[in-house]
Amino acid sequence: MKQQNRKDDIVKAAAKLFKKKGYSAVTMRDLATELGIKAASLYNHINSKQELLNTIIISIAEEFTNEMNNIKNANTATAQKLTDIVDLHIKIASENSYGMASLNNDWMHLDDQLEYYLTLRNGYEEDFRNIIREGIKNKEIVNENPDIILFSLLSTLRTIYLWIPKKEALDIKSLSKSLSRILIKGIDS
Amino acid sequence: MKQQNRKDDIVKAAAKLFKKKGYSAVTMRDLATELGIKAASLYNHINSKQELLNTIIISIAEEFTNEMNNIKNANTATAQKLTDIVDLHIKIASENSYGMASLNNDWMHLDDQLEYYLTLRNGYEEDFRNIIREGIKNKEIVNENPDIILFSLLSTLRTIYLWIPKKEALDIKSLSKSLSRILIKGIDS
DNA sequence: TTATCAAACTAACAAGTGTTAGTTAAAATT
DNA sequence: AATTTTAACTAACACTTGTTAGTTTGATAA
Repeated sequence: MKQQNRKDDIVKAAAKLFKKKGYSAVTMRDLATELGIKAASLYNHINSKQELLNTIIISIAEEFTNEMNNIKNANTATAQKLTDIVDLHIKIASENSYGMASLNNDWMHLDDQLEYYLTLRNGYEEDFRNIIREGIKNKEIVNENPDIILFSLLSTLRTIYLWIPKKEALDIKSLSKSLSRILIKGIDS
Repeated sequence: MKQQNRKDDIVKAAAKLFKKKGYSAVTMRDLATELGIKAASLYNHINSKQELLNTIIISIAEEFTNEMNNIKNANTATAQKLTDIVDLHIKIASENSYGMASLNNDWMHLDDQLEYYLTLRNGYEEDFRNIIREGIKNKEIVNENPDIILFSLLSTLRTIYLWIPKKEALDIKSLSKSLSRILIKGIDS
């Protein structure tokens, strides 16, 4: 294990800045300043700015894909799968709030890995859609357009990272419970 | 009315490119190319790149604020206010899908107008929160944390612009109906 | 002690950035 | 017909960008 620690520092700092200003607006000099070094020094540890974005986004995308595989293959009811998905999003958003910002907002600035990323994303959405379809079929889910349901759920789940840091008071477990209830049971009483 | 038409063309083209790549990644040469002219020619009509972002974002933010004032002051039940808000977001997202992208993703690149924008946004969220609180108080809405309800609703509503262009098949009216039902009544059956 | 190595540095480059100045050609107005 | 206006142009600017080359420093290993 050579300079893995320092590289991790850089990736983490990059993700933090990318969340704040977006990939394109962050310069290598910004990033270096954040770490207390000069821009050129970064290149002792990384190969390019692009590599930073790739690392940040692809690792999260693969995590989503892997966990979704577990969820969809589990022998559980649709309702359970849905709360598992909510928990998955909450977990990743709380552990990697910075990375989620890049995933959501800067994926289009991937180059080599763009196609691979889109494959992962499409696969994830398709798995999610199938779970919803299954739920509609066996009457666990209301008979609305699956695309609208998917869009509504994913919009909220993908944006959790924006809200978690603000609500430190709110522990993960009760957030998970509340959010699952709101998304599934609605908000009317 | 001098060169208003041409300026509108530029603002519109800018919003389109900003949606695709984000404010920072769009160069004035990109924008000029999109319009079939040279970068310097843009400055016959606009004062700066920054002005484009200001124009795009502030006009939408003010529209949200104005409409929210109508909704909150109307003498209607909470349920009606909520569907009015859903319709407002659908309307703006469908009329100005490009601008919504800047509002969501590039507001932090505002300079002069950043503070004003944040005032508008905070006001909007506070009004929304109060409507939810009111609904909880008179038992129209389930007694969950109003911040979580607000976050969940707003996440979906703010992201509508990403999905509307794909779903041309889906007319606005039925989208409005489905989405209101899903957000308020939930998805279980 | 000497050699190695991680990790910083200075200096520089080629390309790209937003923007200004001054000019031109055609259309609209007088 | 003469003048003004609109909207494009070329050329250039000062600055910023990601990145490379080569060097220095201090700690660790031989």
